[in-house]
Amino acid sequence: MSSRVPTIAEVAREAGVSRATVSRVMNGRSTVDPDLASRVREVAAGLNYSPSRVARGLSLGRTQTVGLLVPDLGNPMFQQVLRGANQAATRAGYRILVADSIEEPHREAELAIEARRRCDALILCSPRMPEDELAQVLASTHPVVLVNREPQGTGAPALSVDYAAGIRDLAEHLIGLGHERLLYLAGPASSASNAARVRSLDAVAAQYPHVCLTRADCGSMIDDGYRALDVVLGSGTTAVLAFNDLVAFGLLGKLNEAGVRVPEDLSVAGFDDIAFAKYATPSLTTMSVPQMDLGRHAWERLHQLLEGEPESPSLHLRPRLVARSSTGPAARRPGGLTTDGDRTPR
Amino acid sequence: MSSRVPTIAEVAREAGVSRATVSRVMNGRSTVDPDLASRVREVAAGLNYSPSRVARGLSLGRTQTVGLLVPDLGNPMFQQVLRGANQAATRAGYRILVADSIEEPHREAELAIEARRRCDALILCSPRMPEDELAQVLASTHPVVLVNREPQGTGAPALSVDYAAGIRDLAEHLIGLGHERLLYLAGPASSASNAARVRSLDAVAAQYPHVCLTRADCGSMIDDGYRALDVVLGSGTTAVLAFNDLVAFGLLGKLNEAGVRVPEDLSVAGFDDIAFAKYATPSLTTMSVPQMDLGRHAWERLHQLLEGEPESPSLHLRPRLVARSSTGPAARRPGGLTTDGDRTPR
DNA sequence: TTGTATGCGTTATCAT
DNA sequence: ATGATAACGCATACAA
Repeated sequence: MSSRVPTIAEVAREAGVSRATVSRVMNGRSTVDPDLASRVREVAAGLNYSPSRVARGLSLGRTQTVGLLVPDLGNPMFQQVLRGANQAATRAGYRILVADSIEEPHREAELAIEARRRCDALILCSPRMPEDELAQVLASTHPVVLVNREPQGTGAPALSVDYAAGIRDLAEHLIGLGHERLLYLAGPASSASNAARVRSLDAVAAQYPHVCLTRADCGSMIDDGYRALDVVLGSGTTAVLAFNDLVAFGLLGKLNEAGVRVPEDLSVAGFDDIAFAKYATPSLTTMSVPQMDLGRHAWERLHQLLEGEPESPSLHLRPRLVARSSTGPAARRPGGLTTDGDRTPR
Repeated sequence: MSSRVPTIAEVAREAGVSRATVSRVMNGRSTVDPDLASRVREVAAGLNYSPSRVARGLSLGRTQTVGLLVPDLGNPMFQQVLRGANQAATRAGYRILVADSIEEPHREAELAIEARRRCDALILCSPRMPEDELAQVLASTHPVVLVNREPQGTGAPALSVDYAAGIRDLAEHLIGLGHERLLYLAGPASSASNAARVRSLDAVAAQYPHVCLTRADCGSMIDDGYRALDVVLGSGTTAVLAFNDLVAFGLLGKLNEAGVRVPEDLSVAGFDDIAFAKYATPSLTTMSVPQMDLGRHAWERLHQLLEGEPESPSLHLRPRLVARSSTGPAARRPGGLTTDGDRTPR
């Protein structure tokens, strides 16, 4: 039942030529007699022949496949990066093999290396593994491009979102609205972009002595935001910067349920500008990160490497503030919601 | 610079054995002397050797890779199916190659066939291509499992969501709440699951003579729902069943902006129960579809085929009603919002 | 322009 | 238990 797949040899025999000629025809080599070529093409079509990708891969030393490692396929950020990279790669005749470490950093190295064995190159997206491990992986998987992580001096092309500038812009947006007590809901400790944001916010705090900028560990998922209500209300802040839109979204949902008005009582901002942000209630102020572009650029960098082109410098995409309805002027009452007493958690 | 990858021959030479022995050791064949085996393993480790996946694929006739075709990687439904399938496949040592037809049905056949050339098997998820084309693809890509599409009598394993039962349950939930004028915001015409819903709703309409069930073309994206406001308000219905949560979500966002109260003025229900549904405002009533399970089951079916196990019957997953806050009792006022006059669009 | 012969890296068959 | 050798299906250097 398993339908036999014709080989180049069968086409050659049926067409009365050598396998080399068939190969030349299939690869569009112009050095072959037009009549012969068309006959070969006919036979090939009749047999429904197409060259084996695997055999071709072995012979040529390249598979036209690239691997993409992400920390979590459930995260819209990485989904979009995959989507963008896949579209660009497809246009170039490449396919993408996915590797999802499901937020287990200790699996990343093995996943990456194994994936590289099947592919011509790798895209490492927001790898969470420690620096020394990453350096080793980079050394043994070349060519590889990094997304949202520094190349540890390995010279691997890296492109990243300038989270530091982004979170600063966002904080200043809030400060400009009169907020003086801000809370940052931090993402996973292993996230490099989270670290960048924390550092940047420290700088902002130093620059604006009159604003109090606190931080609380939270996470990167919707539910982390949903569960952060008590921490948020207990913090006595008037504005919160969530690690990402997911967290902001979860928080918004819980806030709406609890009857806390946004932005009148509390301003909420996200990060990433995922598709849902615009349709949240209220529509979510966030920093727009061109996620699909990130994937597309990652592919293009990789393609350059595969084509032996000279390396181009790192690319830093700067997020853009998208001010919507979830942020507004700070409430007059200093100290935020905690002075309400009845809304204080517990 | 491109770090040389050691071959089995080098390991064999350095260990002073034949390639066959190295191969046996690497594959854990027990027929090899323990001392020799450990020496080979040492040399292999020292050289950082691991068998070439490509060469192995050619020799064995299998690549331990499966392809997954989806209509749109931007759609949470397919993202989750990919995620579920990938996790299951990874556990079994397989990898997934993605193919995204970006909602261009005419590309599906080629994408599927090309992907199959690189893989051992295929998962076709909600293919939009016409029946005859699908039949041809199925015939030439075996083994393949279908998700949310009938196997055209080809005997390919199929698993699907019972959208007919699901939409019926949802409609009856609404009818049970007293709604007598329902609107279905239809998805893409090429979607088989949309067709199933339409048929099922026709049956429901026949069964409940006192309810008026209308339909409007809409789409499958958030923005399609967002733009459906006029159609919805103009329809004079008290409850709308969206093609999926995305559409419901977009509609909800616009409804909130327009000041239409949900569910007091209008009930809105989605389909799929994506992660965001629970956190919508108001939280979205929807039919829960176990999307990751769908992907996992698809992989398991495929794995059975790959292992030569007997085919198991088609699996139909029945969605489960998740009644949240976006649906409620029908407004007293018959005819819905249009009687308001001032809210009538245009 | 076309064919012959060889290599790609591995596994499997068949000796020994 | 181990080794020589022939596939696997294709591309290419070289010869004709």
